[in-house]
This record gives sequence, C-alpha cells and structure tokens, in this order.
Amino acid sequence: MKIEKISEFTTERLSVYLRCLDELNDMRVETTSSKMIAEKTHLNSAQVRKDLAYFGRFGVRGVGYPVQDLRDHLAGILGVKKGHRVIIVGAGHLGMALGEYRGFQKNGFTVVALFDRLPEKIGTFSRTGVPVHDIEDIAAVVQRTEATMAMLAVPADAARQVCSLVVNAGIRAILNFSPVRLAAPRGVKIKSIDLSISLESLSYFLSSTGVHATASQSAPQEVLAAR
Amino acid sequence: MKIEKISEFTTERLSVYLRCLDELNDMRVETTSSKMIAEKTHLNSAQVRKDLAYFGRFGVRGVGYPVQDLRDHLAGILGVKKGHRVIIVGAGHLGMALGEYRGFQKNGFTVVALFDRLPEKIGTFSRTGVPVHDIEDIAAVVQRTEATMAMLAVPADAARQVCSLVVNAGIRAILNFSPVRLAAPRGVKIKSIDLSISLESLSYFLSSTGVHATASQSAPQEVLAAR
DNA sequence: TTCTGTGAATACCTTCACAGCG
DNA sequence: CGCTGTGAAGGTATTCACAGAA
Repeated sequence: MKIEKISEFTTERLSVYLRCLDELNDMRVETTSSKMIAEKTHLNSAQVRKDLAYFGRFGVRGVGYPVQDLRDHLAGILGVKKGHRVIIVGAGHLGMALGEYRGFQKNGFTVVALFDRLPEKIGTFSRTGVPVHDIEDIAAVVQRTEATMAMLAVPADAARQVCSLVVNAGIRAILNFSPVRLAAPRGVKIKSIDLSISLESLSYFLSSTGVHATASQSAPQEVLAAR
Repeated sequence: MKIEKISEFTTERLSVYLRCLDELNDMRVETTSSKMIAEKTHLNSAQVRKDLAYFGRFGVRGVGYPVQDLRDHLAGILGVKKGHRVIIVGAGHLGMALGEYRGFQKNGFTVVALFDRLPEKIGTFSRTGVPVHDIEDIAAVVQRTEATMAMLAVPADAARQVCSLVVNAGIRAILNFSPVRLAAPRGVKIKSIDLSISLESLSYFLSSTGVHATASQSAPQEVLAAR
C-alpha cells in the first residue's frame, strides 16, 4: 500500500464492490475472492485486487477476503458509516422525485431539506415529509441540519448562481443534474449527471449501427430471460 | 479521416460541442475555432480538433469552423436530426418526473409512453399528457409509436426482467436508472446512471478531505458570484 | 495448491507541437 | 500569418502474469 492518488474510476468501483459484498453478506457468505467479485460485477479480478490494495491488505493469500470485514472497511473508506444528510435545491418535478426516492435512505443518505425560490412552494412538504425552504435560508438550514451534500435540480439559467449559494452555505460535495458545466472551487467536488449528453451518446450508438427513428424495425430476436 | 473506433468519451464531448455551437448560433456567430470551443467547454483545443477530425474535415485552415454547418454535421453524426421517440418503464416518482421533464423535447427526444405493472396506474396520464400503459403491451406500443430508446426507472429487483422485455420489444438503446449492472446483448447499448454510486463517490471525496457528517463546519469562505 | 498483491506490459486517452494549407 | 489536422509524446487506466504467503 503506497500513497497514491485514487482516481474516480476506482472510487466508483469501490461503491460497486460494497453493494456486491452487502449481497454476499445477506447470503451468509463469509469468504469471497477477487475472482468471485469480478464475476458478479463484470470486472477483471486484477482490477478488483488492485483497487482494494490501494487501501490496505484485506485479503489472505490462498484464501480470499472476509466478506463482513471487507464490507466494513469499504464503508469506512467511502465514508458512509455515519451516513450523510443531503439537501436538494430545486423543488420541481426532478427535485421532488429525488426527494421522495427511498433508495437513498437504504444507502445511508438522508434528504433533510428541499429549497426553491417560488413562494407557493415554500412551506410545503414532499410526500415523504421533507420540507421545502426558501433558497434565501439555505445557509441557516444547512448549519442546523448539518447537511454535507447537495443535489442541484434547477434550470440551466439558475445553475451557476445556485451553485455559488450552495458552496457559500458550506456544502463541499454537489451532484449536479442541470445541463451546465460548473467549475468547482478548491476543496469542493462537483459531479454532474447530464441527461441530454447520455441520451445523445445513446443516439450516436443507434446512428452508427444503422437504426433510425423512422426505420422499420427488424423482427427482434428473442433474448434470454433475466436470471 | 480514418476508420477508427469512436470512444464514448468522444461521443459525449460531441454532445457538449453541439450545445456550444447552438449557443454560438443563437448569438449569430458565423465562424468559430477549436480554441473558442475549447475555452467555452473547458477542454483542450487539440482535443476538440481531434474529436471533429474523426468524422471529416469541417474546418478551414487559418480560419476555423463554420458554426451553422458544423452544428448540422454534429446533429447528423449524433443522429438527433429526426429526433427520437422514447419510452419510460416504471411510472413511479422518478419515471413520472422524467416523463414530465420538458428539457428532453428541446433536444429532440419525445417521451411517447410510460409503462407500469400496477393496474391503478395503467390508463392514467402524466401531467404532460403521456399515457401509462401496461408493461405487457410494450412490444405493441413500441411498434406503433416507433420508439427507439427506453429509460428504465424500476426497482432493482425488477430491472433485469424489465430490461429483457424492453430488448425483446425491439429497443436497442437503454438509459438505466436502477442500481443494477445490466449486461447488454449484442447490438444493444445500455448506459447506466447510478445515483448511489455517484453519491458514494462524493462521500469518498468528503472523507478523504476530512469532512464528516458530524464535524462542525468551519466558516465558509465567500466564493465569487457566478458570472 | 490457491489466491493475493504487484511489477511489467498493454491499451487507451489526452496533450504537445508542428507541417501544411488557405 | 492563423488555424486546422495529425503524428509523436506523455499520461492514465486496465490487464497480464508471476512471485510469495497461507
């Protein structure tokens, strides 16, 4: 284990391993191997070993990795043991949907507040009981709730300004859903999910393989049912 | 221009360039350069030129690129000129939010149908008027609407099965929002957006820089307002 | 023997730097 | 001259392959 910069490719895979180990844990499997993890995650076993070895020597040669122990290590490395409180800026369709999504809680992320600018939304609650605050109050609410992360679900023209407000409120990790490339100040991490880019990238694939919106479809071949 | 495999990194950037060119077009700019595009997109100008050169010689040495012309070429390459009809499987919070998001239309993607399994949802409509169909009818609806793309917004335990149904219905491009790693059959492209992975990757950043959910926050420094 | 941990090899992606053309 | 198009260089990520420990 040497001091080395960990790439985002690696951290994203750690998250995949964590989920895989949770699954094995639920199945009462006590020991696993890089090969088993690799098969379950469609990755290369050397990749798995290398990713894990950045953080310590968790395995036993000739045996493999202890599931429970490795799971706890990964949860610690990813910083999800204590959980995170998350705010969502923008209480439109997407913001509300994110606020009502119960999958976050399972992974230790709790949505504690929504924010909007429109008076008719402020003071309301999501169906899961999360309050919508005035964006003006963001600094106070972040302090009170001890939120550490934010999701941005605002229109493109508001994104940069909202991002500044969020950073000034003390948030250091942001998941941005607006179609704007935001520059992160020092010490702040911004990850963007741009649906248009994803869709257009898929569209390129269809074009490059000869499928067009107006083309009549060939009879689809039967595909093996999901296991 | 040689025959070469185009990476997904490149196709995603093409989508960024397209948006950049639309902006320039709106500003009545007639000619641009790799340097100008690079500055607006925070990329390297050689990268821009190389990406474009995979598909042809669109520029004029000593001058640059004609905005309108290049824009149309990129739209053609990405296959978004005729637009795509999109279905959404899963009419829960996320599926509905996606179905009501008006940003897709602007980029040429039209949501033509939602699908669910629950009888109480089938026959209803999204606020934007998109009908919710029975998942059983997916093949017929895909054929009738000539849909070419699908978004999956179903729970993890349904993801694999739903994916098979979608592929068997003739869809060849899928944007998957479920936290499951789906294997794409030959000729089918699946892109996944996994919110847990994104959040945990952000969580790692906070951990690695010493921020924890319970840590009291230092007074945030003022950040420059957005331009 | 089995399976980890890891240097070496490979593949891929980005940036440099410049020839060449308008 | 200015800017494209592109080979070469540099950097990063992945995979191979094997020494070494249980």
